Amino acid sequence: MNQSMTPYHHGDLRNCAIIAAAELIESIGSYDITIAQVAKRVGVSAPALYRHFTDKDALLTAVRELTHLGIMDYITRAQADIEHGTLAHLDALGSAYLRYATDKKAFFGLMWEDHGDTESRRAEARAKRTGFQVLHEAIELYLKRHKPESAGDSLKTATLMWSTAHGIATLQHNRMLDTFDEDADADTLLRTATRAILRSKD
Amino acid sequence: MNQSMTPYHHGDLRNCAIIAAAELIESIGSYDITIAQVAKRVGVSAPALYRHFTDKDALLTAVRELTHLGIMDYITRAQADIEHGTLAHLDALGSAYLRYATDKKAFFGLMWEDHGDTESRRAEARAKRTGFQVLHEAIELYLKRHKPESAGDSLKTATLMWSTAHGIATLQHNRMLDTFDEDADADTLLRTATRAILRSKD
DNA sequence: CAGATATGTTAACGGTGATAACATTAAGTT
DNA sequence: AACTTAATGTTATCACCGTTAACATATCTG
Repeated sequence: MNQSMTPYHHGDLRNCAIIAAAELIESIGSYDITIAQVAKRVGVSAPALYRHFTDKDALLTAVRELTHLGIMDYITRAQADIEHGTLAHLDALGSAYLRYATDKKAFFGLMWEDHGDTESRRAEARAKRTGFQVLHEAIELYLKRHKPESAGDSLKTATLMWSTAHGIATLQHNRMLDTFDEDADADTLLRTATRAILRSKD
Repeated sequence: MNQSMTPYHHGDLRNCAIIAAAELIESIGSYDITIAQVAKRVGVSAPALYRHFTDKDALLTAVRELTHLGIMDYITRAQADIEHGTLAHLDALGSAYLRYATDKKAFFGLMWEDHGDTESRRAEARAKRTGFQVLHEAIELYLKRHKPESAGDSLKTATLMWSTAHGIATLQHNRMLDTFDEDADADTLLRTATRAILRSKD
């Protein structure tokens, strides 16, 4: 190695680029970043990144995997001290989803942005243990305990609760949720919806 | 006017540019369009558009107003032959929303894209008669007829139903809705949610 | 030690949003 | 009708972007 302090080869450029991109996204609050910005942050020339990512989308896709870890972290933390399968558990899961959407605004947006790679994203979502699966299991438990006769609907119920949480989160993300009702509160709305959906089987 | 068939001044460039942009968006199925593409379509140089729009966002904002007209058209058509304030009416409104999201995919995406101009968008949404207001009135009517004691919650209920419809529409828009439940159907989910929300006041 | 391979570099290309400087037409004033 | 002015086009140009090509250097393998 020469007198230069930075070696010619970076050593872990791929991972560092992903992290740098994520940091950049977080710091500017938007996933509208630039290859050059990421390269500069890592201290490398822009084309160097193309040795590790086929294009910009591939880099953003890698960052998106981090966002899934991030939301799972929120979820794991939220249900840490709560008995699973209770109504409080479902509230905590929904609340974590909403909180991630507002806390990590740019990541939440990136997460669901349509990058055309829908198939790979769907496959990935199914393969890993995702937030949805946690929700599904919680609902399954709840229904078995409180409404055994409709436990078979747990998948549909989970999809519906996900949709509702996602809608509330998305509208709040776009600052549209309180457009018509100034007092609209994301958490309150979701709790109302959760109870309505769970009670609808009576 | 010379022998040239096209006059130097266009005459209605602003409106034509908006329409051209909308057509372009529809034809390529994405709102990721270019000033140059729009200009070419209208038969004008790219910088000419900057006489009528401060920047690209301003043009897209103008197109977004068209999308609001478009969804109102879907809604108006959907409720034409239906008695207002009935459950069927609410189903029709929700269905129209979902149909617009899938029929006019690119417009639906543009409609809710965060362009930073949130304040103007909120103000605009409140000023005009929007889909939300139609929904709100329908719910108000329904509640007065079927549950007069909870008619005061009509605004909250409307916000919640909007959120749910929006969540389902958005997930379907990203092709994520049937990721976990292959048989998930947007309309069915929304009808289930609608009934759950309306019954929750019993 | 000698390729071969992996991973960096700078140079360059086409396309993008946007501005500047200039040209032409339309509108208003007398 | 003629002159002035404002509106609305044009081409030339800029900085920046994603990406590729051509080349340089470090590491790996036999």
